[in-house]
Formats: sequence, C-alpha cells, structure tokens
Amino acid sequence: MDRRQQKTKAAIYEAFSRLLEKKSYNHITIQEIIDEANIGRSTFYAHFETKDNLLQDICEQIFGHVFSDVQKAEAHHDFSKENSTLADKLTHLLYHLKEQRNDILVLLSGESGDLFLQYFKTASRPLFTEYAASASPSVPEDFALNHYVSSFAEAVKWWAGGGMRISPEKVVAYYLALIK
Amino acid sequence: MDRRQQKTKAAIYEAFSRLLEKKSYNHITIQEIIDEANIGRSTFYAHFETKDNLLQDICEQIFGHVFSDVQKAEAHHDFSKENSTLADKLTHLLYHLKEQRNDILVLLSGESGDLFLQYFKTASRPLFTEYAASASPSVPEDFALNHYVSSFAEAVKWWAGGGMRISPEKVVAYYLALIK
DNA sequence: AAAATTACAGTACATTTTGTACAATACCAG
DNA sequence: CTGGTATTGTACAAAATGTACTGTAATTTT
Repeated sequence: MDRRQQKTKAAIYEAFSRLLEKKSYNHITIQEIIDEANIGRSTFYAHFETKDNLLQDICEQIFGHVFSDVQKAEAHHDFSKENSTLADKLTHLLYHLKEQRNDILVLLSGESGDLFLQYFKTASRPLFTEYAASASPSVPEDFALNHYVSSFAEAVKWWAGGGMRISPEKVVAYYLALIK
Repeated sequence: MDRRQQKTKAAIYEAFSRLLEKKSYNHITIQEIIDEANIGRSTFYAHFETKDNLLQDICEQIFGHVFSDVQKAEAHHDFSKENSTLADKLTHLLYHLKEQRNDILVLLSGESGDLFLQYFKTASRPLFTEYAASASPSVPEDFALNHYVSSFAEAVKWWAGGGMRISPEKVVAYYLALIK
C-alpha cells in the first residue's frame, strides 16, 4: 500500500484513539477526527464512508487477525487443536488479543466499548456452541450460548479495562470458575 | 403535572419508540423525533436538553420504580425480605420489570440497548455484592461481581428480546443454573 | 367566570456537521 | 523521469443543533 495511505490511516487511528480518551464514541464527530488527525476533509472520506465504518475497520483489524487462526484450525481439521479443551482455546484467544495494539483495545473496553463487545461476541460465538449444547441440558440452548458468550466477553472487557496485566491463564481460570 | 406536558412527553416517548423500531439509537436525530412526534422544535428542548437526556429520563422512569422497592426493603430493614434468597430477589425484580410499559423496554433490549444495560447493571449491582463476596473465594471479588451482574443483565436482555413470554421464575432458574 | 400563569407552535438565526465535487499540488512507484 | 494517485483546499448544498422571541391556546388559580 502507498505510504501516503498508511500515514493518513495511522493519523486517523491515533486521532481517534486520542479522542476516545476524552469522550465517548457517540459524541465524537467526524470533523473532530479530521481536525485532530490534521488531514484534509476529503481525505477522510476517501478512506471511510462513515464513523461507524472507521470503527468497523478497526474491529475487523483487531479481531480478524485474532480469530482467523482459530477458524483456520477448524477449517483445515487441525487435529492438534480439534480436541483441545475450551480452556485451551480461550487462553489461546487471549494471547492473540494481547499481541494486538492495545492502545485502542483498552479504549474500546471503556464506556464506548459497545461495538467492541458486539464484534467480539459475534466472532467468539462459534467457540461456545459445542459447550453450550452439552453442558446445560436443563436450560434452553440459545440462553446458555448467550450466557457463555456474553459473560466471556465481559471477562475480556474487564481484563482489557485493567490493562491486561493479568495472565490469560488466570482470566480464563476465573471465568471457568464462575460458569457451570 | 400539566396535561399538556403529559401529552407532549407521551408523544415524544411514542415517537422515540417508533423510531427505535427502524433504526438504532445512535442514528436517530433529535429532528427526527420532533418530526415524528409532530411537535414544535422548541417544545422538545423545553423538556429535554439532549437526546441522551431523553434516554436517561426513560431509563430512570423504568428502573427507578423497579428498584425503589428493593431499596426500601433494605433501608427500612424489612425482615420479611432481608433473609430472602438471591433467587427470590431476582424473581421479584423481574416481576416489577414486567409491569413496566414494555413497548420501549423490548426496544431497548435490541441493538440500541447499551444504555439500557448500563443502567440496569448499575442499579442491580447491590443485589449481588453479598453473593459475590461469599460464593467465589478463588476469584477476585470485582471480577465475580462484574460476572454476576453483567450476565444477569444479559439474561434480562435475552428475556426482554423474546417479549418476556417466559415466566420470571424460569429465567432466574436458567440464570442460576449457569452460574457457580 | 375572569385573570394570571404556563406550555406550545412557529419563526428566525447563527453555528456546526455532513457529504460531495472539483482543480491544483505533492508524492510515490516503476 | 514520468504517469498515476493520494492529498489538499475550496466551494457548495443540505441537514442538525441550540437558542431566542412572539403570539396563541390551554390550564390553573383566584
């Protein structure tokens, strides 16, 4: 990709990150991002159609890399991971997440982290389908699945909100200790 | 309160509700609410300063009534409820919630339900402090509390999203079956 | 029932944001 | 070096925001 594009995209990301420290996503305007990034008006629109589009781009960038590994493993019948426990998968996931640029990750875990969670839930859902189906016979499957997915997402949000200082193993252990 | 105020407030609520069926909270403008409610521009601003203010008003209206009962019971040392189990408290809560005007309640449980959840968590948190402190010694207390609070909120969201057709007892039973 | 109060509608206005269009410039890659 | 392209700056139209003010209609008070 053209260096110019890289620079402007980086400028937009950093501006967005700085603005997220001060105010919530909903109250940030495109104009503010443009001013903070110090770029031309039309330049922003050459990269993103809307503000949501920018956030979507960031989320896909973060989660795309993280979950592609898991998906590959399932698609290509990676036997080394097929029989791994849920705990292993989740821990693996958190390690990948930690590798990401966590300046934005931490910010998205704050008040403005609604879309963060939304993306995370959608992407992580497949990991829990199996478990939800077998582990809770007395509860509707969609309720159980929703419970496992959303509470794990909250655990990750809690982890990110604390700066990811705790080890992935411990976070997963905490999580597993509280679900049945 | 003046009947005129009641009417316009009702008109705004209903307009807001109708708009929420079509689009998410973030993408609804004040102007749209004004047009949909068929009121004068200045009339809206006479009632609410911002769009967030409107949502806040609705949330307080819903949760204020629901949680005031619980708070009274604790404040006045209502012995009939002091020793009630968590299950009883939660069931009691869901019954109150069901009594509310659930046209908006259901809508808030959808995509736009971020603030809905935020309010609900804040208000319901006191119910779980005791339980979180005693039930999970191997897990940090704030993690446990966050887990119980947020997963119960998700359960309620799930319940509201399905039109609250299931009985409160069952929802609480499902929830309790999945936490440890 | 009359008077005083209050809420509403409608208009006007200044400011900001949004989205698009276009010409000139600066930059990058081969 | 040169063609292609990203960026800039400007301009413009549309919409949203927030405030102020006037006349009118409804409500409450006396």
